[in-house]
Amino acid sequence: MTSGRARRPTMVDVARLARVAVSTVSRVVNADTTVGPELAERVRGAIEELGWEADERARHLRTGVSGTIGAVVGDLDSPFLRGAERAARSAGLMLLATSTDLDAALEARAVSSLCRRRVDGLIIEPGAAGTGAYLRAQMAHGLPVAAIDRPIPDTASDSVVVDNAHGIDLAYDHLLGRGHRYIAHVGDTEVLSTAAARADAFRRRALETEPRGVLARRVFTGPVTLQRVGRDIDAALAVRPAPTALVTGNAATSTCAFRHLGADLAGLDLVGFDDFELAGILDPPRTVVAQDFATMGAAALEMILTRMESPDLPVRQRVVPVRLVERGPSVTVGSESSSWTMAR
Amino acid sequence: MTSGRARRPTMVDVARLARVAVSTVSRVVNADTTVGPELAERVRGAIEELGWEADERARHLRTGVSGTIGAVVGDLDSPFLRGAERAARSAGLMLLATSTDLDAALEARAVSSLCRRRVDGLIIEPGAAGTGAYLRAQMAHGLPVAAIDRPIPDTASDSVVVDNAHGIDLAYDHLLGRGHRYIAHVGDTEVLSTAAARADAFRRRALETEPRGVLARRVFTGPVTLQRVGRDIDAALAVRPAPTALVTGNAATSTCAFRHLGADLAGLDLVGFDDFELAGILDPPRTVVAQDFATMGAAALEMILTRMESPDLPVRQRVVPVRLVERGPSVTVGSESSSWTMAR
DNA sequence: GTGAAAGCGCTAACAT
DNA sequence: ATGTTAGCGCTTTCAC
Repeated sequence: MTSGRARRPTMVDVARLARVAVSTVSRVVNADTTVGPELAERVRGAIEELGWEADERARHLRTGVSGTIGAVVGDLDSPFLRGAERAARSAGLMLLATSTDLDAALEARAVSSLCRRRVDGLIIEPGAAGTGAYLRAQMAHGLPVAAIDRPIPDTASDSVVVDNAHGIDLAYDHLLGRGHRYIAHVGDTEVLSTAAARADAFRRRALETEPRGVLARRVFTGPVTLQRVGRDIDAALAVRPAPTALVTGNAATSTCAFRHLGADLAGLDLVGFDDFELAGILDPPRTVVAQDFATMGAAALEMILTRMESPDLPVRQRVVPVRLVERGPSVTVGSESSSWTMAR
Repeated sequence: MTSGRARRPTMVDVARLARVAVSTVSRVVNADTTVGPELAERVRGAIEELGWEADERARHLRTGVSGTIGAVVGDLDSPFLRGAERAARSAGLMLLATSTDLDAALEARAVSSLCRRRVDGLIIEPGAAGTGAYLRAQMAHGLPVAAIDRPIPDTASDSVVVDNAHGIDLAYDHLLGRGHRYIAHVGDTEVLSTAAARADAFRRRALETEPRGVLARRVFTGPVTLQRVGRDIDAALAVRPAPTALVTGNAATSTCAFRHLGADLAGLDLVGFDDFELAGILDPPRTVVAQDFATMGAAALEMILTRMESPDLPVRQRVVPVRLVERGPSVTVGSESSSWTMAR
């Protein structure tokens, strides 16, 4: 038991101990069948004895890959990452995730960092400004890129998105079904194409029953801060005829609504994009439009894998369906029990 | 504008175009001051013209680092990652995060993957079983390891933890102050040392006023599933004298409690470990013991950096304070407005 | 079936 | 101040 800082053994050490050439060691660890059984055993013994583990940096450099998929997301708690990581792992890849706060400068730096590490593919949740030109250059070098949640502005890459318009339709129809006549929408900044699509879909529905002139006072979008969302909710409620229900554009917006008005939303009905953990226990329980984040993450990774082996495929867009998770007095409590699993 | 899959330029290409030696290119990109201004300019021009970007794999192989810190966490949404990533970025490092579901086999695989990539350091949120022996071998090779949230079983590594006992004291005292006499505890499985520490601290407090015999019916721990937590809450409430308040061991347990009993917890008072986004809007608003996750993540990374330059420092443990976030009818609403910022 | 040797794209001596 | 050269630890021809 030598203590202190021992040099890590290399393949050469293994070869020497096993009295074979390094190429033989390499063949053994790569399961090359042409190695004789006795040598293979000697090599395995030496590996065991030295506790040798391959240096992936060297392997990657030599083979021209990195065994890594880069993920560029707004925040490390981005729900897409779980599915992507799982899919990456089953493909023998690791996920190198970096967050950008959806800031253009950080995003550019993050993408460049990942490219310098020669990631084998890139999943990107694009911010508003976009890293378009640079990314296109990388794609020309053969980098598979999959946008997630929304396409990369001005860039033709694979992408996985949800059916935003359908989600709004589900929410809108649900509220109509509950008898609401005047409904308002509060969403994220329309610089994000997702938010824009949702707001637009809402406007289209509102026009079915309301005059065009009132639209600007039914739809409020902007950066999601408690202050701005609160102000816009107040503004929406001040409009006559007053809205009796709200459609929120994403989880963060819903949260702001609750924090601004309280858990009961002062009696307002609300259906939001994105499920949240306590939606079922609020009074009343809240119906939501749920995205399948796990599937989206996995789909993004799958698109990258596909493009790795078929680089010349036409650009694909995968639309993952959303679904309405109905909750409320009229719905049996049991129906929601599978929609959330406990993390730790 | 050549299209198709162009080979990425290398440093040799840059050198050739600039009519200098590769070492000169290397010096320029590494800001070596000894390069003459005219050559430096030629090199920069060539880099620009070719759109060359260094291959970090090669650089890392040569310099013996990886520019990467591994993070092994139970789930990718682990709140520690944000702080750790931020700190890593300002140190010029990237964070390679892998999730384990706190499963021993996955944890072992994850750690080994990261070691084969020769990460410069490892942050690990240890599962129950522990990867002790293997990790000790890696540490002998000089790998800086920082455990986060709880120490690695049987392994003397740096660690950053919270003051679990003090957190329980804060919760307990708060409830005593509100007039509660009988209080129960529901927590995570005591295989996790954090959960064990919290349960033990609770037992110590309960013993101040209750007979030892009743302890087993005041403290319930186990895996956090809605079913088990629900069952244990029911069991706790069936004990006479009946508890009028609950201390929950972590966010997941609190969530289960709400989902089992409803938002009002059937009138029960509750203080939980970990803040959660809607704690303030529930009726009544819920007081919590908040951990400073960002600080913990940053502290773990800082311990690694410290050990990188002073490998022989004695093992350190950093205890990050917890704080009671009081919420309730008697507290002005404004006081909580800074405790949650909106993500996205 | 096995070994010797040439790289992968960089950095760091060591020359000059 | 600049160039030449020997690696980092692997994989992969190419010989035998």
